[in-house]
Amino acid sequence: MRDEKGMDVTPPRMERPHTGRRRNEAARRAILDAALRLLTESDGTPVTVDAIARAAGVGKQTVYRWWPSKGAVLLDALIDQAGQEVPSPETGSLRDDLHAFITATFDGAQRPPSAPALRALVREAAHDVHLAEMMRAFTATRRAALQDLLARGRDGGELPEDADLGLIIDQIYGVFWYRFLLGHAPLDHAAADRLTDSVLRGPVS
Amino acid sequence: MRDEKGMDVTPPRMERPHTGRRRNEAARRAILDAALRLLTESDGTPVTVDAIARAAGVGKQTVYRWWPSKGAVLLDALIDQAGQEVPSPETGSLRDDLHAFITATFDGAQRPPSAPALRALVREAAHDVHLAEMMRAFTATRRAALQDLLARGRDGGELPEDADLGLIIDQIYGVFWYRFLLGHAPLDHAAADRLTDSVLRGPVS
DNA sequence: CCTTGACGAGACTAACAGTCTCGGTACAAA
DNA sequence: TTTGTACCGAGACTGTTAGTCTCGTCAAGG
Repeated sequence: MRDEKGMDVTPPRMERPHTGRRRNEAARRAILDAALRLLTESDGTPVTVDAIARAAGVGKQTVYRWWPSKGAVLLDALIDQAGQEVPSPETGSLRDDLHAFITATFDGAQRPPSAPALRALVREAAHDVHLAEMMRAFTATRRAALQDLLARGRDGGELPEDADLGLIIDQIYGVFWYRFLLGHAPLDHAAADRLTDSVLRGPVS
Repeated sequence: MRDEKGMDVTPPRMERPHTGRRRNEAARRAILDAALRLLTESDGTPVTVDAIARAAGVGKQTVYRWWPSKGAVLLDALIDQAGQEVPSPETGSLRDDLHAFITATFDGAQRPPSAPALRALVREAAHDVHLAEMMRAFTATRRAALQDLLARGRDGGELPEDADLGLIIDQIYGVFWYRFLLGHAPLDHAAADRLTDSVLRGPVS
């Protein structure tokens, strides 16, 4: 059994309320806070579970009792901090909705402490199948939101009937991740403006 | 001193030709071949240096005598196999040149044994600063080639004078890497067609 | 034939993920 | 109050891997 974040929240047993000591909420918070701090301060070297446990003043087993892997802790810490959803706006204009979506995406990833933590998380995901799958699921929900937004615009006649929405989505998230991970070009508001116009109208300025 | 691949080719000493036993060319080939084979057959688990050395019938120190890190061996093996350059075509039509470039890029990464090896290499680069820098340098040359192609088209009046070439490049390589690494959508010729038209003329079909 | 440096083999160190165990502690039911 | 259960911090332990070091050997030249 897993909650909306993919975390394990299976109760110890069905049909028996609970016996014994309860989960220490302070320890949970300390672990998430320590994980986020280490993720944020990571200078490229991987964040270790020992370091998280030590920084949280917690035994390593307490981490593994509540999370299935290191990646799960890191992802949970980042989601916890992100405050969740970027709302999908509905202004009635495809151009405005899309521009708001792209700007929010760029801003959300750009502002500290998200940026270094997210980069560190991607590095971890490269070697952690478990974490990679969780991130794939998380990003799929964002792609779906963008798909809805574009489909509304197409139905409203602001995009050709046979427009390739999947390609537009991949152009937007492709540019985002490519620039975010390589860091060779900015993800500022000017870039969001130009990307919005480019995917809707081509390279005309 | 490094050659065009970033490999260490520093001679042992200046001003002294060479004494002692020479480098075993057969061992070099065996290492590169073994590395490529393991990279190709990798099922997601990382390729280890011990495995490369064992498969090549070579001591591990022989690997580290000629390459600075595991990542360097893997990158060298892939470059060695790629046969190098995708030529930049010049048909006189921006659309045709760009389409050829994109198709060649998609095909080059797609056909085995490149695809699994390249994906494994990206995974390694996530934890290997040395390798990440080499890959950045390698991809920068491809971006530069694409930039030249687009600049020619712009100078020929096939793109607006103030078109954002950097954004077009990032849309192309962004879509490529995003789809290549996530694998949620194909990188076939149809996709190349649509991407070419999309970056040049917007979502009209 | 002697010096130099590459070679195969493999021991060794240092990290790190994840498991296991221990003595102790909170909580609730009996 | 007693007793059983599950969580707690601590840290030992296993297994894997990158990279280093050392050994005895082998080839190329002076």
